Parts: sequence; C-alpha cells; structure tokens
Amino acid sequence: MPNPRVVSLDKIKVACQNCTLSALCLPLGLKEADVEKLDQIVKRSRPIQRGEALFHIGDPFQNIYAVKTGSFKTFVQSADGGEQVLGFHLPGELIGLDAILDNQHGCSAKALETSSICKIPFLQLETLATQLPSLQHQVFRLMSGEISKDTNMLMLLGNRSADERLATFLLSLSRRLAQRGFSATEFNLSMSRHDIASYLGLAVETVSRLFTRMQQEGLLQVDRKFVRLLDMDRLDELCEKNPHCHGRQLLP
Amino acid sequence: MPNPRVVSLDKIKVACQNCTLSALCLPLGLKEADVEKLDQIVKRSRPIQRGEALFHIGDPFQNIYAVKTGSFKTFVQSADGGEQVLGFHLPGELIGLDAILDNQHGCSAKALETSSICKIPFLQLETLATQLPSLQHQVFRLMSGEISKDTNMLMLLGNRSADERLATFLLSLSRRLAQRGFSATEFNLSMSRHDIASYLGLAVETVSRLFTRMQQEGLLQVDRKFVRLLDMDRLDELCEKNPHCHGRQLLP
DNA sequence: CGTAGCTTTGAAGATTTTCAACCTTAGTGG
DNA sequence: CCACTAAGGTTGAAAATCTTCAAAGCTACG
Repeated sequence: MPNPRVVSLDKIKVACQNCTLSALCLPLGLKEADVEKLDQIVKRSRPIQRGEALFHIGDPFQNIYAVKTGSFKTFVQSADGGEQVLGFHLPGELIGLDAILDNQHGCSAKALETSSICKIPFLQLETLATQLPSLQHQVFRLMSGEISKDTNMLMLLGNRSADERLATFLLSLSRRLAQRGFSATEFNLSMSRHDIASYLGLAVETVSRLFTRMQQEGLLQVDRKFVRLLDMDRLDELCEKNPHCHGRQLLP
Repeated sequence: MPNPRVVSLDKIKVACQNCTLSALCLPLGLKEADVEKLDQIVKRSRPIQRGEALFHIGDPFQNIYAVKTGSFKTFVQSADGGEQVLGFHLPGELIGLDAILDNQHGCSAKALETSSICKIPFLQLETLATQLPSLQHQVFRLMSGEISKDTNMLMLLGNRSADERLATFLLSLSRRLAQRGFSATEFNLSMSRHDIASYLGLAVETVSRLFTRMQQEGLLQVDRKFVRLLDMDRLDELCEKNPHCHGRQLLP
C-alpha cells in the first residue's frame, strides 16, 4: 500500500481540502502544477461563527471567497431593516464574484452556521490567470456558471407558484449537497424560514404552511431544521411545470 | 478644424461604431492599441430581421454577441410551447455570457426588431485576454456586471408588487437607453406585452391593466408601443419601496 | 426557569390570475 | 381600395393564491 504522502497527487488533495481545487478547479481544466501555484495565493482563514459577517455591502472588493465548510447567505438590507436574501452558498461555492465591476461588494454575506472559507485575493488571481490560460478559462467558466445560476432563479421566481418554488429550492439544495458527497435526501436547513421565504419571494407564513402541507402529502418529512425528502419524483414534477400554467391544478 | 480621419482617436470611434468599444471597453480600461487588436477579431454581421434567431438553446457556444442597433430577447421554451423571457438586450449590451460553462447556449435569443450585432469569437477573445491583462480585467468586469444585473432582477421579482415591477422595468429601460444617448423619457417598447409580462412574472392582462392605470394616474402616457414617462419622481418612489411592504398602500 | 426569537396555525383581506369576450392593428388578397 | 383574418391588446367579473394580521406554541439559550 503506497504512502499517499509521497505521490504528487497528494498536493491536489491538500489543495482540495483548502477548497481551492473544489471551487476553482473541480470542473476539470487545471494542470497539477498550476493547482500548486494557485494554492500558493489562497489564504487560509479562521473559522467563522454563525451570524458573523464575511463582508458588508459597500466594503471595498479585494477577495473572492470559497466556502470550505458550513454555509452563508448573501443579502441586502431594506429600508425598514428587513433583509432581502439573494442567495445561499454551500461548500465548494464562491461568494463575491458580483463585486468586480464596481470594485465594492453589492451585498452583505453572513455565516448561517460555524463555517470556514478560503480567501482568494482577486488581484493575484487575475495576475496568475494571465500567466495560466487554463486558469483564466476556469474563472470565466465559474463566472458564467454564476450567471446561469441567477438565470435559473429568474425562471423560478418569474412565473411559478409557491409550491413549485419551495420544491425547486429543496431539490436545488439536494443536488448541490449531493455534489459534495452529502446525502441528497436528508439534510439540515441552516437558514431560517424567514430566509427561505425572503429568497423565494414568499411570506414566512406561506413557507411554513407549505412545509406542513408537503409533509401531510407525503412529499417530505420535516422536523425543525431537519428535512428528509421522501418522494423525489413528485417533487421533480412540481419543478418541471410549465411556467405559464402555474401548476395550480396539481394540488387539491 | 482638424480632419478626424488622421487622428488615432478615430480608430476608437470606428471600433465604437462596431460596438466593440461600447460593449467591451466603454467602462474604461483598454488602451487604444489594444482596442485595435480587439477590433481585429470582431466579425461584422448582416442585419437581423425581427423574429429572427441569433442562436437557439442547445446550440454549441462559439461567440458572444454585442448588440449594435435594435434589440433582442433571450428566453427558454416551456413544455406547452409558451416562452419564459429571461432578458432584453439593448444596444451596447452583451448576449451569450452564460454559455461558457456548459459550452452551449442555455437559452435562445431572438431579434425584437431589425437589429445589427457584432460577433466576438470567444476562443479568440480568451487568447487575446491572456496577452492583454487589461482586456482580461475588462471581461471579468463585464461578467461581474452581468451577475449584478441578475441579482437586481432577483430582488425585483423576489418581493415586489406588480406596480413596482413595471415601474422598475420602465426605469431600467429608460436608464439603459439614456446611457446610449437615447431619450430617457420617450421610447418605443420593442417587446410585446406578453414578453413584458413573462419577464416580470405577471399575467399579460395585469400588465395591460397597469399601463392603463398608470396612464390614468398621470405617471406616463402610452400608445401601443410608444411610452412617454411623465412623472419620473413618482416612478422612482415605486421602485424604492421596501421589499417587505409591497408598497400596496401607495396606490388607491 | 423564563424570556426572546422563531415557527406554526387560523381567518380575513387583497392582489393577481383566470376565463371570456371584445376591440384594435397589421397584413393579405380579392 | 376595401374587406377580411389573425395576432396582439384591452376590459370586466369571478376565482384563487398569497399576504396580512393576530395569537398561540415551541425551542433555545442565558
């Protein structure tokens, strides 16, 4: 049995643990030697406690962040102190890519639980990307993926009923967690009902009622933060409904 | 009076007419010599007729497009043949940045009127960006801007009433047209009511009623495709409402 | 153990959608 | 040149979803 410490593959594994690889390189593209160079500019960071801010809206833009463990929400404050949640960020996902244009953050980011991140100085990343075409390509891809993600969200909010929104949200979480090796059917919601409601453009009460009803209908099981998806097929059906039909005939 | 043909600035102007500069370089950043190089990879294109497709969903990704004149919509087809509109693209704006990740287009694009575009081969743009750090930076900025744009849209759809959505939509058009030197208060809606409704996540009838009511209230004047914004202040107020109050008390 | 905060539940109210019909516009062909 | 047709737009009334308001239940944490 070979000692894993001596093979160069191990370096990739190390980088992966730092989430450098998982976030920036996972969709293939980077050579091993390049991963090493990338790893050198990534800053480690102490754990971030639940409720602690990663950055605030208006902060000067310097780093992008890759979630290593835990989860974050991004949001903007409304006039009366309320929050509009813009997104949730799970392990392996990036935060801060929207700040490049204005050179300052357009939203705030806060930890939903004790989390750890990798800090990537954007200027250094740019410089390195100039030297490594495959890295440049990778960053383009990542940003493109971010745009696609938002586009999908637009479709979700644009023309879908509350049921479809919640189902889509849960399946999105499921898929993203499964991608990281977590269970696709059982997980904890690190965000509050309030956060979910804000994100989906619904009232808190509506989200609460939906959870209750979906449980009664056997679609899922929910206990406080814990969720178990029971009928993935029917949940899928809810998501695939035609935007213009609102899927209202689906439920009794 | 100097002959504009001989000064090198003219090259920028030429590029600008091709929309290379306006889309890719306008937010400063590129040196004159670099603009010239960029201009060399941009392909001109014949006019595109109303209803003609720029690309279809699933098409292999090769170019990004900059709108020179006219306008486009991006959309996805739903199960029953309906459309979900994802965005409208005015002169100077880019189309196709969401296709990099999957290497194929995730939506279709169609001309809303007779339009012209610049075709930018993405592979060549990437290669050039490797050589020109300022161009690389510029592309990062553009993509970041695209993410911000979507984020704003999420906020719009997430928690706002129909009035606020339409007001925000109209002011967004106004601002973007003004940026290109068009009138900020009078313009033609190249898209149908159906497109607007789909984009804003509303029923066609609701959009129609809103136009009628806003006209009655003196906010604007509307005749078929033509719109004149009369009370920008009150329209602004509609947009700035707190997401959680829904601004419903604003209207009688 | 008690309080604060989050979640759930109920009923009333409101905005928006749906359904249906009518009107207008643009384009076509006799 | 006019009538005709199809598509898009407008309007009205009923239905429905979702929100708001109100209150109670539960959990967690000091």
